[in-house]
Amino acid sequence: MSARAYALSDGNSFYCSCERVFDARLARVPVIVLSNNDGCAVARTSEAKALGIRMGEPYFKIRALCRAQGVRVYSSNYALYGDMSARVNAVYRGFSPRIEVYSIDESFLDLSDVRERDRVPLARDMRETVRAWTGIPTCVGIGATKTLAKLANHVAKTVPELGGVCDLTDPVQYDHWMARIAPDEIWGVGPANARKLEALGCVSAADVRDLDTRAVRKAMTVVGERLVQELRGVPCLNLEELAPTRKGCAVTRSFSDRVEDRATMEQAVAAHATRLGEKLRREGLGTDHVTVFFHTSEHDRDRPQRSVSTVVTLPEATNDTLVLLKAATHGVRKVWRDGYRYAKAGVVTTDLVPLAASQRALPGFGQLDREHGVALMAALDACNRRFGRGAVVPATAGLAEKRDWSTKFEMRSPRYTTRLDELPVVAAA
DNA sequence: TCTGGGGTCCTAGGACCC
DNA sequence: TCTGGGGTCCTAGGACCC
Repeated sequence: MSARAYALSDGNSFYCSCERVFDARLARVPVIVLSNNDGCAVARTSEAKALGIRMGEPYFKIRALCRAQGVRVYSSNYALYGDMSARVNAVYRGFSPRIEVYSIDESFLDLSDVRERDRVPLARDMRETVRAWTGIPTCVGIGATKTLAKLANHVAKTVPELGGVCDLTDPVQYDHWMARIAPDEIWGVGPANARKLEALGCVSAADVRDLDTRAVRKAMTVVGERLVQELRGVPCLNLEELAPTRKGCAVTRSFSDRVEDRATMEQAVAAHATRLGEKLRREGLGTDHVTVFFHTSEHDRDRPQRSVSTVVTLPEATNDTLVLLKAATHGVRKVWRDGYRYAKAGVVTTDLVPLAASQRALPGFGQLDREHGVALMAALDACNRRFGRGAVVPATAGLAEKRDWSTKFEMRSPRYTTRLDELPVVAAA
């Protein structure tokens, strides 16, 4: 029985790489992808990073730079990125049957059964296969724990001489890099914990690893203690092959233009509630209460600020769009006040339950017509799957009307892989 | 003009119970 | 001098992740 080994593989500048797969002109030029509403830069190629564009930088601040330097700018195309992510994971599964899909561009693989000397060759083979079959460049980090695999991945990404693979289960590599990685590069160390570690005298990951267990627990609770153990090679985090059922679900959006009237706010919140229903139904979950919130923007200096949220309780758990929508718009009416420029709104649920096993209300005490509702929602979902999201919407709350508040996606590329009418066209001479 | 969205986990403190 | 103790549940807030 050998010690554990995990690999963390991730796509380099993943969203940008997805765009590059379908447009050869993007090779070797700076590319960035923006967040919702074309707000901030959330993915940058190395060429864009070299121009000084930082992660999360608001686009309006760098627009002039982008124009001057010929940066190619894209809105987020989640349909494309989600589909490319599934393809990349399909390749990973061929290299290790035990995999945890950690995020849209990162997966952990269990390599415990792979001999030590075979791990790096396997990682190199996997990189080349993913590149050949999907077009996505990746980096692979290997370590005795998930935290060490993350750290190895960071090294693989930042040290070009390693060729995209770093193995910290190799004791020589482990000693070399642990002494050279700053504490704030460790997975789970954010700005607050970085300050605490600095106060404890840590300048490297090795220093963090060698901290006294009680001291780190005192300063950073069990989270810090777990982190130190993981750095020592003692696994505290398991591979989560099956995604645990989610506990909450939210749909929140900033408005493209500020909202000042109740009708528009109701329309926006109704749209969010509709989306929430879709998400819950896809996972068979339901909720018996919906929180509605909306607030102004702190960037609107010299304007009155307001932030409200209200919980609307339902008689029993549901994921029926019509019920959620009615509850959400009721919430808006309950706490609406004129005279503010609202910047963002959302609907949030917590305490989700599997709908099929949930407690029913008594007949006559608010019990919903579930049989009818389930059939109706199934028909609605089927239509929207076939004809595109929003093809069929409830006629209430103005959902079919023009939306002035909608999120901006002004530079979105075609949904090459998920929409027949947006397939790339190839011309042969 | 323009500043993302969606999660998880942990702790502290208050309310409440017997 | 002495003024119960121990438990659960809930919420808000902080921190972190991608």
